[in-house]
Amino acid sequence: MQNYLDGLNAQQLAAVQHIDGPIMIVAGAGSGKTKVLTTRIAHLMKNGVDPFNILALTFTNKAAAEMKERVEKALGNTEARNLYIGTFHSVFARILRAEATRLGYPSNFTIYDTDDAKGIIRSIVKDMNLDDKHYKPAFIYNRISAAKNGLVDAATYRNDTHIQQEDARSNRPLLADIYDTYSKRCFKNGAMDFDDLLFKMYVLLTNYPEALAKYQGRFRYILIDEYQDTNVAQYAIIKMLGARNENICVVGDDAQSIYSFRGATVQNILQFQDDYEDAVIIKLEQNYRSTQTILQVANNVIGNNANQIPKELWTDNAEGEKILLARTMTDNDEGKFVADAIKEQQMRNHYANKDFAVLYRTNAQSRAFEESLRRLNIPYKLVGGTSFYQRKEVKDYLAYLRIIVNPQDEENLKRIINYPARGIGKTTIERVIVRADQLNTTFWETIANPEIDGLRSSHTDGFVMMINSFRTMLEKQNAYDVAFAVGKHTGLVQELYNDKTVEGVARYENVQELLNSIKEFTETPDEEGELHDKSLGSYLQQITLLTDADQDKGVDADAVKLMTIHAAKGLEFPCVFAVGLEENLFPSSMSLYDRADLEEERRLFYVAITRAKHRLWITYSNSRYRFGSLVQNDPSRFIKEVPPAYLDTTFTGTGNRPAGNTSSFGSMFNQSFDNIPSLKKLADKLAAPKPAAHTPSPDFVQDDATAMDAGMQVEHQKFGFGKILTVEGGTANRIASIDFGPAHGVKKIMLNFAKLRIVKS
DNA sequence: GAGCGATTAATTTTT
DNA sequence: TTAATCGCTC
Repeated sequence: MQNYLDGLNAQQLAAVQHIDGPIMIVAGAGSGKTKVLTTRIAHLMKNGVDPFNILALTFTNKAAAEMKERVEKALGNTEARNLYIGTFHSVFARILRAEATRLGYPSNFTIYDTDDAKGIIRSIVKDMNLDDKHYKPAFIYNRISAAKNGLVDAATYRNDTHIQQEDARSNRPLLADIYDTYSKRCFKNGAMDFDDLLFKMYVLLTNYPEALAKYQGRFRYILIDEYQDTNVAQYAIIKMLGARNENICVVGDDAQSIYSFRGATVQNILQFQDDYEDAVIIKLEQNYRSTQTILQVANNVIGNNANQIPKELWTDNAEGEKILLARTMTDNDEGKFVADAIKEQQMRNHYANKDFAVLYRTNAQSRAFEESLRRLNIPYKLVGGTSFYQRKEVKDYLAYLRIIVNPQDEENLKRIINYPARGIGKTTIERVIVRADQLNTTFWETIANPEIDGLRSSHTDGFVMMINSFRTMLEKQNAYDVAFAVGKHTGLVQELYNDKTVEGVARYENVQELLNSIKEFTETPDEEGELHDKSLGSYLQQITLLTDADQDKGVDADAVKLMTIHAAKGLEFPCVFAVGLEENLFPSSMSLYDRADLEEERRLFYVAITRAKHRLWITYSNSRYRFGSLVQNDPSRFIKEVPPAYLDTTFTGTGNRPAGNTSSFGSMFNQSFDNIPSLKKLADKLAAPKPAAHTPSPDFVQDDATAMDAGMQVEHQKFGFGKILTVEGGTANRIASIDFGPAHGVKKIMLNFAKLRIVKS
């Protein structure tokens, strides 16, 4: 085996070989950060540190998995399995599970995701007879989340004059009450939300010195990835855990801090030296990823931000291609431009599908790219977005599993007590809640305890018996066996199976997929030296902390990746498209009036740029659909921050140029595609109308679809002038055949969706 | 209590 | 445009 220290530059080597004492590694984009971290862990172990004493914290499960894999590789053995590597949330969840009883929680506590939490807040707001348009659940959730991440509990929140003034100013004086009720409700339900996993960990270490001592003794070497994204709670926890030995190694890049909306504070990285006076600071400034051009552009862009640790990234790599800037007319054109460009690059430079990434600001932007990629038969993979675990049918199923493990959990209990329908309606549920409150007990106790009378019925008794029968399975049977029984005996699977609509079939498949994943869980050997706990409780504990990005099914597949820039952090691709560079979108309209917010958007742009190894495209569109109506945006201010010398502006033509049809390769593909009639039909269905050389009249206004009829002359935004031949279909779904002349021929247009102007009726 | 149609609200980013 | 909630009817 090659020496694991080979191939490190001087700074990297210094960082790796530093063993004891605090160290901060300021690692610019593409400077080999993960390599340093993993090599450092290997080095610690080679120097006699017990892997059992090493804790490495990351932000994503993916990063944790990668780190573990690379350490194993560097070591060439399986010693790494005793390492404690994981996300903040999953590591703390595991510790809290072991220590739960100290804090009064069941060890099988439920973890609420954001939707669960918002649901509870919504019901509290309702109970308090407040207007949920003013007391918006999402807003309140963020407020509570921010409080917890700042280590402010409900009581402190109420007594903090500054916070109270703020809430009074926004006319939401009852937020403190809501926070208080919310916390109590979660506690009563035996549940923690994401922020509790940090907050309660802090409480545990603060209030229970023996717990603190135990984990300080265990974690003698602590490594933190993406330190710039830590919040106050994480900071405090790390500080406490590391206080005994101060063997803390943090790695981060202030220029890539993009999570302040979630409470992260760059302050943590900026003040590391103040916290640890003898801290060693090492800067990694050589970039191994990108071309000179890409790096210069990135440096220039980030230079517009005021607050940062001074550093200058440089590279030995080739100068590379210019950055390609492209302007299109619509969002669909943008999608098409990108798909065409990918096809063209594949032909010219033999890139594989997986060499491309399309990075956007918001998930909602993915659609146009999906359509155009599908149209050109380019495989793609959507990373992130609505999580599998957020789908209704999956949540329903999981709700059953959760209350079996933790029947205290009222929210999940209410969710499925009458699904599938079993005659326990709103009225019954209301009564039970009232009764439970009177008796100061839980919902479950109220229906399950035979001593409590007057509310139970054959319906509730049947339900309780069923749940209890599952509960008896918990000890002896693994997660899959229980889950399977649930699907069978609740009628859940049958219910979905009976639904033969397209959506119904998809739901059924999703539930099958869920069962498969549970099965996979029970059959995968445990890592990290943990006991072989294949129980349902163990499964549920980790499932909430997983996101789609972590499922990594097909992540390695040869497909173009579509994702938000946030999701792309830490990744790299030979070819990157940074799309939607428009004011109000990127930078987001939410961030335009605050300097700090704007700088965060700029860092986000910096992250997008620095994902690229060889080639980078920046695209923007004149107009795009939002809420189904067309909006116009100016080009993003960030575009002006790219020095013109590095830009290829061939595709930004002014005015009328049909921006979508930009490459000869692109149109060639369309033609060959169109020659296959069956495929063309499919493509027409899937894709938006192709852009063509028609420029809409300056006074183009979309006319009311119901006014259209046969014989009229109309103008289409893309196809130009035409004559309506026939109109078929009912009022809701009228389809017109319109002759657009030799250039486009006869098109069938759905009047509901088409943008048509009546020229002559 | 269940099912259907109508109204409305939402789009920033995620563990 | 879509998803989710509301309210009405059976």
